[in-house]
Amino acid sequence: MSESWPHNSSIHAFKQKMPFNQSSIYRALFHAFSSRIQVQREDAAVPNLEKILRATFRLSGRHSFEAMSLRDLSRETGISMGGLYNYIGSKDDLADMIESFMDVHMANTGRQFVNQIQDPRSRLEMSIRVYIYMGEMFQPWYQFIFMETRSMTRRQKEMAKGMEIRDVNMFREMVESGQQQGTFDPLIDAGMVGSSIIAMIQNWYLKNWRFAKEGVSAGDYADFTIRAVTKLLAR
Amino acid sequence: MSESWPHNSSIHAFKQKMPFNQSSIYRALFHAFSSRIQVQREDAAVPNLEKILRATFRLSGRHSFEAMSLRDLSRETGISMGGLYNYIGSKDDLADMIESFMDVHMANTGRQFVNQIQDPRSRLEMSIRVYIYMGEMFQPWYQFIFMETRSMTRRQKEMAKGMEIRDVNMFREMVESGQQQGTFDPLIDAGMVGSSIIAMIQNWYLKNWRFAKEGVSAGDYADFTIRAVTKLLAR
DNA sequence: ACCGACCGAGCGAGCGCTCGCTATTCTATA
DNA sequence: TATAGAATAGCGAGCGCTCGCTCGGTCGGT
Repeated sequence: MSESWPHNSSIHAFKQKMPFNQSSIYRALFHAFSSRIQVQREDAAVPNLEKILRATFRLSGRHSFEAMSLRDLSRETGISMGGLYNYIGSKDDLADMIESFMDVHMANTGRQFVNQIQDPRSRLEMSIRVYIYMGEMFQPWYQFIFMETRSMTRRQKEMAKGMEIRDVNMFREMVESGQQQGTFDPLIDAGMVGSSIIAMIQNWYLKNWRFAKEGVSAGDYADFTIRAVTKLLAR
Repeated sequence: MSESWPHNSSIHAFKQKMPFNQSSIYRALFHAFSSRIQVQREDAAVPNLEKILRATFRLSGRHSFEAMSLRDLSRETGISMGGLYNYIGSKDDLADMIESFMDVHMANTGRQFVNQIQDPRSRLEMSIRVYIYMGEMFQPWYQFIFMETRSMTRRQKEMAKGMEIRDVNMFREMVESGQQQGTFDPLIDAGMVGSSIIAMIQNWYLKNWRFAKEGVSAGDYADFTIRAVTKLLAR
């Protein structure tokens, strides 16, 4: 267990290498949006942002973002209506912060884990694992994007679709490069494989209630998914 | 093309065997809920129910069911506020009609297509195809259940979870019976396979915008999914 | 004494839903 | 077959309420 990622492929080892975790992400969020946020004192802003976002995920998960009123959010955070508006420009703006942060920071972070790996098979397998582990760590964030963006403005919907298309294409290209190299079966449709991998990753963070009930961990799920993709692509 | 389902496995052949289709389903819906619906004349009720449900799917898809107001629905259907309330008891009741109908009628219909088949492999493959084709035919219904039930009452949420668990278990049992018979690899976790098949089926009706853009048909998608599952379960 | 952070009553708009009413269709009798 | 009366279907302004959001004011640290 003293080995480190990527040789140790556990989620514990993975978390050591992440630039931020479930707690420190709120500090990163504050710096990313400090120009939009009226409160400038970091020691006041970061704990309140954490309260606001955690409550947003909790209340959105219970019903939906649209069904969550700012009075609910005020009650849940202990911050007054006026206080909330020192952190957000509008209710839409709160959703936009979540989505934009994921779009810029999360996507790049995931890619950095694999962009120095050359071998297509290792690259593909590690990408699947990294995406599942990120889905585990930031489950409320990913679920929020999946479930809520479609109710939002056209711009926000397009952003979410763009993220998904980028991810599907990333996996498609990995499959194609493995096919060109002769490692993978060239008769399999690489686009369909990419799409299916995304479906499996989304399945992890959307159906966590079912996996928790059956005692399946993120590591188990990653192992299974990698195995299924490997068998599918075997020559 | 003169062959019929199941020897002809096209969605066209499948539709011939379905007890109702995208249009006639509203008549079935009317009879299923005629005790709750105040309007008793079928020739008046069925077209209005069709208008109401089609508009509900359209408006819910554009934003969400919660974001859809009954004034929106009134405008979209051309039926007045009072008129709508001759068909539904409340806004919640409208969602409940959709969910309850799917729970009872759709699930049984799907099962009837395969319950006389003995061979585990054929049974599994045909089930996957039937579920994908049903997802294609009734895409708005399935998408509605997936996206909207979580915002509803506890009862409605539990109903949706129950439907999903039943489906996962159905596929799990098919895999297990193939493993006991020696057809499938006994080392693969049957529950995980069931869960993944459901994820693939849901992926079809949730991401139809992406498949339409790439020209992938329901038949193509079923072929791919069956092939992936076959490879995964091969000894 | 000042200033940035926080508070919460109050605004107009829009919500789900109701109810007194009209319009349409069916039924019974001539 | 024509028509009066009953029954059913459809209408929409208005009710009580909650929504997102504002703004004049309070508070505590420097």
